[in-house]
Amino acid sequence: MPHEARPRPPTILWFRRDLRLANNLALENALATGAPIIPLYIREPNDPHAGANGAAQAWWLHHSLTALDAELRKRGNRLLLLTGDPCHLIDWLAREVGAQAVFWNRRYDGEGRQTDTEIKAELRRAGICAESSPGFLMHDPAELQTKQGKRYAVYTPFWRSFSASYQPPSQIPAPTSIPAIEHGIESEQLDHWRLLPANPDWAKRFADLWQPGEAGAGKCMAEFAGHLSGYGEQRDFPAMPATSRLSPHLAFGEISPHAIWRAAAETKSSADSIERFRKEIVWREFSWHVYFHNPDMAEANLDRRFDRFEWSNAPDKLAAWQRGMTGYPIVDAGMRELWQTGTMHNRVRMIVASFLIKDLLIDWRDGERWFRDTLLDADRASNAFNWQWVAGCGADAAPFFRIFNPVRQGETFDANGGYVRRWCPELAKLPDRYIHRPYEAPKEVVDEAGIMLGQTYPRPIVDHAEARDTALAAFRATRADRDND
DNA sequence: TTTTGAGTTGTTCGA
DNA sequence: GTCGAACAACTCAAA
Repeated sequence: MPHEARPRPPTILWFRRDLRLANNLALENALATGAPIIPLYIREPNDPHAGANGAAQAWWLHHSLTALDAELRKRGNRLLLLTGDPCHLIDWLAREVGAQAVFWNRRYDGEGRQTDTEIKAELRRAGICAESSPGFLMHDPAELQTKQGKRYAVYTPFWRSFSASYQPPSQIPAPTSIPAIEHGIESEQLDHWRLLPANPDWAKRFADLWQPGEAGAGKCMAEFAGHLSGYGEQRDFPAMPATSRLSPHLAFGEISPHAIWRAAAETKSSADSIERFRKEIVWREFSWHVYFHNPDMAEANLDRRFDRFEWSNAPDKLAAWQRGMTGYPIVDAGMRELWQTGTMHNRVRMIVASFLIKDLLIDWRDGERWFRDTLLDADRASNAFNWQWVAGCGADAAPFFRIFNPVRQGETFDANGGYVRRWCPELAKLPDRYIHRPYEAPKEVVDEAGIMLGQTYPRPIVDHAEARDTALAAFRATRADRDND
């Protein structure tokens, strides 16, 4: 048979956390082969979230895959959904469709890297081209090193080094068409993956607040560009809409971090706002840098001296924290915002994390797990990194005596209680003076506000001043232990 | 190899 | 109300 008569062997494009068509190097490389492309998403067996980090993110993933499929269809292609062990599945699929090449964008968690290395070796043994590309991060964790050739462990030198050497790559627009092939493999139905909650549908507010997918990410970036000028001054105030809200999009790779970096400068905002925002984006890079070198970061204290710390076993208090019923309004508002919207303002994340760890003395891993399950922007590196940072056992971590006072934080960053009133409506009628400490309000003020302390709103589950002293002693003691080694 | 300067986000106390 | 110091050393990264 003459060569020309045969259909061109297809190329497999394996999507993971890079659910976009613009600035997607794996896609670019796949297109460059000139072959038809089979876009693939794999759900691993026994993974109820199909690669999402938790239940909230599974909701996002469902909609993001739907959006990606729609964009592929506009370009004459469609997404193939399959379940199986990626190594076997890709091998099988490549044989089945006669694929000559497989492309993907790199991931940086330990398990994922190991899998990818195995698959690459397996494919190459079978004579199939396998190529991975960067694009999830702006830096290569294996490449960016200190002058002594070591990994970075402190943010500021990391930032200096990164920003001094960084050159944003040129933009790659989304292709207008993506050649397809009739391969005869039937896609699974996304609905059958059951990524959306039912009974009860706790995600029903999500759709009003978020638009998963690349188009939604673009809109989000454009909207943020319009008010980035206020970022530097307003970002710490949770009642203000000053943050970018890009994090869930970034977590799924619906927008390239390079594109965000570039777009920030194009806003013509003050240099201060641009730099402060970029520094936040680079914290994500730093988290992945540290995670890359410490693949067990979500389970193990980076500072092993904390292994001896005796965390408190307090399921009732943990539950009160999770439900936003601690009796400290700023903490409760944050936990309820998280539950209802799948996100929480950055400053409030620090306040609630400090409260769990330092006021309740509950293991940071319990907080990490809860955030991972409930945050739409759950990111294995950022989440574990920041929980360890608050606990004091992480990289470049907060000192143990840095304990947030939930009342003081509330009064400083939510002075007129706008944030608390939004998420704890039962407190809405309290005057500003008591909005962050209803338990100190005179009886007539509480009555006037229609609150029954202990019934319609809880009394504080711990006394902060006492809890602070206990925490200081406990953390000091572990440090003293160490000296006796 | 040794030295040196520096380090995301806080709170409290006393002047 | 505002300010500086204390909190605790410790380790990182560069020179």
